[in-house]
Amino acid sequence: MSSELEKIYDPKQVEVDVYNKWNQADAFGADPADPRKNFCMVIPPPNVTAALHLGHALNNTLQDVLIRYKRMGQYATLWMPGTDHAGIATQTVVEKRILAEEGKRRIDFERGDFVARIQEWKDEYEATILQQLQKMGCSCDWKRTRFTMDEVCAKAVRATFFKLFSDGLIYRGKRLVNWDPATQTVLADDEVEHEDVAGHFWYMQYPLVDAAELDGKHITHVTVATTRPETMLGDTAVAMNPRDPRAAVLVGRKVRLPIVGREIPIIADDHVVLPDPESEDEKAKFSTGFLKVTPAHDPDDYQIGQRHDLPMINVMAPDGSISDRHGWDDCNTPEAENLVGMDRFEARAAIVEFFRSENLLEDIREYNHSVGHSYRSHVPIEPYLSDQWYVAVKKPLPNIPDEGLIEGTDVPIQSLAGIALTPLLDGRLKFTPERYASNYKNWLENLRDWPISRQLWWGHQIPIWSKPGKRPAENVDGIIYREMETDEGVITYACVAPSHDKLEKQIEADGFVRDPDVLDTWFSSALWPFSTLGWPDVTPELKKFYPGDVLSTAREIITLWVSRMVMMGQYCVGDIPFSEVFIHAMIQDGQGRKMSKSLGNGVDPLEVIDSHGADAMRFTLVSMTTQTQDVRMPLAKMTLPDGREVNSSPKFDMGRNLCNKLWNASRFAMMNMLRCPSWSQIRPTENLADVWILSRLNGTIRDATLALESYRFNDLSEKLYHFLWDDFCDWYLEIAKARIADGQRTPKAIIAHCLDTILRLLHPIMPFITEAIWEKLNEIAPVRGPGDMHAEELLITAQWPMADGETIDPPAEGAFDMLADLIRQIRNIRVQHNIAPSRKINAIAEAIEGLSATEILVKNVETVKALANLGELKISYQEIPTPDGAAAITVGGVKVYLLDVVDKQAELDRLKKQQETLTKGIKGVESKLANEKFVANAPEDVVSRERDRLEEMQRDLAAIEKTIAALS
RNA sequence: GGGCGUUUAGCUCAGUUGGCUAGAGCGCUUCCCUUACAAGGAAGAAGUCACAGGUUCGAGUCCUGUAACGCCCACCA
Repeated sequence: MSSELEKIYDPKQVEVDVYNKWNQADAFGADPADPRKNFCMVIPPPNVTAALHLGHALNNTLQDVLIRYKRMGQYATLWMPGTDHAGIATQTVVEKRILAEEGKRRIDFERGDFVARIQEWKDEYEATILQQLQKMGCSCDWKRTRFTMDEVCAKAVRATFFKLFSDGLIYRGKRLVNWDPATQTVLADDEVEHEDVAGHFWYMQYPLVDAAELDGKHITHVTVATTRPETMLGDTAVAMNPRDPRAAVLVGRKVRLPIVGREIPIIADDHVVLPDPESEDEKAKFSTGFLKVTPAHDPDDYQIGQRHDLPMINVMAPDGSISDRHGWDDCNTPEAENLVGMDRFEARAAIVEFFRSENLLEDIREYNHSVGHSYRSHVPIEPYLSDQWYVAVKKPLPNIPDEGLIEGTDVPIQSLAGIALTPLLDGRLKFTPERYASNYKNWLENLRDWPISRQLWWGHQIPIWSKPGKRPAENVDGIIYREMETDEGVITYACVAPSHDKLEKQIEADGFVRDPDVLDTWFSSALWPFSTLGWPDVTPELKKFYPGDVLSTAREIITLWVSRMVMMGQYCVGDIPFSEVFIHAMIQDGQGRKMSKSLGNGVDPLEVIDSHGADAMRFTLVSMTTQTQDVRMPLAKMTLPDGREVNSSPKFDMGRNLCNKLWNASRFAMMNMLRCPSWSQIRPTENLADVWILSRLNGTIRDATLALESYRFNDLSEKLYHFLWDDFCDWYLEIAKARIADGQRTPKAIIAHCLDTILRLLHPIMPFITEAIWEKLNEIAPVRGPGDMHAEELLITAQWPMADGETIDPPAEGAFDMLADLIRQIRNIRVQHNIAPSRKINAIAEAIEGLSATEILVKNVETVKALANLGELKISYQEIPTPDGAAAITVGGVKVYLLDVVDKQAELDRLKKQQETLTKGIKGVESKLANEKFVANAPEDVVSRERDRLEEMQRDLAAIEKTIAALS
């Protein structure tokens, strides 16, 4: 590489070179033997379903900013990378693709072959994802890359499952799943599409077994309203609200279920909506006050069934037809037998017809409601009862003294839910922004047992084997047996510990069959913070880097993922996996819609990197990270140099422009590094611009560090942007140009030092460009700061700067602001009076002895001359008559006349406008100060600031009015 | 239904314990290819801080209510 920077910043080559350089230096590598304080983050493992989108780019940029900041803060850092197998989601995308491309369904494959096909997909996308992360500049320790289904993670899954099983926290229970009768598969909730359907409410009468007297009326039946008459075959109760006036008489009685003849109780349950024909509430409007309860075919009814210990009668076969072979054992009447084998919709019609013919159909009303449909077959899904494995989350942990309940909840302190909740309550776990803590808390407080089995092929197969009959008599190390009473009699379940392949073979030879189901994908992600470190083995990594520090993620998985990581970290390792959770905003498109493939409004990070560069993308993303929950990214089509038309956003221009600015400022700086003095040779300097820029520099270090520590990312980017662009480039470098031309060497050293610090401060956000410039700067000015030390070779591991409070100088900043104000006003006059930019004009200042403005001006005549393009700037301590053709400026009580600018009218207009503004301002402040209560109640510094302001405005106004008088 | 967020310049957004003469980037207007940068420089214009009340010496900021938009969760006999 040459030692001069190219004229235009080209991210492409720089990004590749710099990334290679970091890799060669193993700059991302984490060393468990590193004695320094540790800082660890785990990446939220992206799903291997698809390539990364802009939301990933955002989250991973933020994590990279944090890890780079900590790395420069000289922590022993680890950022653990990896991907998630994402059970249902991945299996579904692969199934879809195979169906579309080959017309084959999953059941056309052997399990192993199908899993191999998913594995291929996973390999492809995992590679893509990791490459994307690297292109973005992520500084993960890649050699530690994990996958939630790799051997290391699988061992942790097995160990956790075994521990839970041993502790009696895993049990077999019934659960209603979303069943697709057409494809005969289970669907996840998000695979169910809700469609509005024009349906009916059928009002059906159920005769009372014994007639009742109610308000003097003879009652022979109750009327239930239902949208699904066919499920009545499985009814096991009729429920009514206990507050219903009729409840006192009717609850406890029985009705005889038509068709089936089953006697079922009338029970009281709060869930039932009281009837109210006038109500806005649809349910109340249609309700009769009596609800048929079918626990096996409706989620709500299932809950009611649980509460009242009702039998669950499944009346359907997996294909959705009426069946007496799946749990319905009182199908004895001819009417009922007649229905067996009918499709559920045929049965609906037949049942309605039966009620009609028996005069039991009281009414039919039209009703539009939403019905869940399978996203695959588009038929209505059937809530279907099945056996599943559960984790008991509120059961007290065994072998631990009972500590009671968490206050105000039914959560035992020593339960899985409890140990996830306590760290939040005692302050060990913190959310930023804080409001998200309540999400976490509410969810855990109302947590229900966690169903962990999934009827899928892609995932961790459940390590349980079963066999009908009683358990073997003798205990075997590595196996836990448990007998359970089921519909089919006693079954023995055996859970096998990890790394006992022999045992597995043995029990299989003995007739035990492994459960075909796999674990919920969140089961393995819950272990991510420690499975990746080798747990259950006590590895050096686990000892050094667990517990970790920060988790950065999106709000939608606070419950599913974050809470479970805390729960499992506490349960398995005995500590929380991180102490801070940062929740970032969701990126939406310009219309506030979620970015998605189907809407075609997604932005591909790699395309942004192609068009703007990775640093530019990162800077823009960081600057958009405010504490709000959504952030909009207006989209624009863009054509890349290679002709691709891609989605992009003008927002990225900001980042790109800043890169360019930094690049060029660095070029300029380095062009002027010849004979650059060392730091000790130039300090202290008394030049106002020097003092000012060093004050601003240190203020910026302080602000940037604070912003990082408090996750105020937009603040961080804004402060750095402002310092680099406005303070350093627009002001300091412009002033330095003239001074350097004048032979001064001090600005060179200050430029070198500022650039050094700017690179350090910007590095976490824009790692590539800063590292590239750093290399050049090291060649040209290796010594450039306090202590006259050689700068570190690599920026990525260089020291994060410390703010020097002594250098922060508010009076100097005030003085400089005044000077800048004067310069701006002169430039303004030049524009308003149409003075050619090249024309130098002369000026004379009417200074007043003792005024601070006078002193500032006198000391900085050369600066003003250079930046305002003045020929001469004379200082007069005597009052001077307003010169003919002059324009006047007043700043801090000092009047400056710009000579021979002629245009009298323009000058009068300008002055009158200023007069107006000042008069208004003075009036405002005067009335404020005239208010006794203000003077009495406001803090002293606020009052005195107002007084100073008034005085200054009055002085300036007087001067302006004098000039106006002289001109007119 | 429960929880939460947003509403500030034409657009996208800042504005941390009330002190604001309300800021930034883009866009807009005028001038400038000045030897770091036209992806640039200089100077500007642009806002009843959604609405209505209240607290306060003082409200974009705190409280109450209203409206619109949006997100998450649950549910829909």
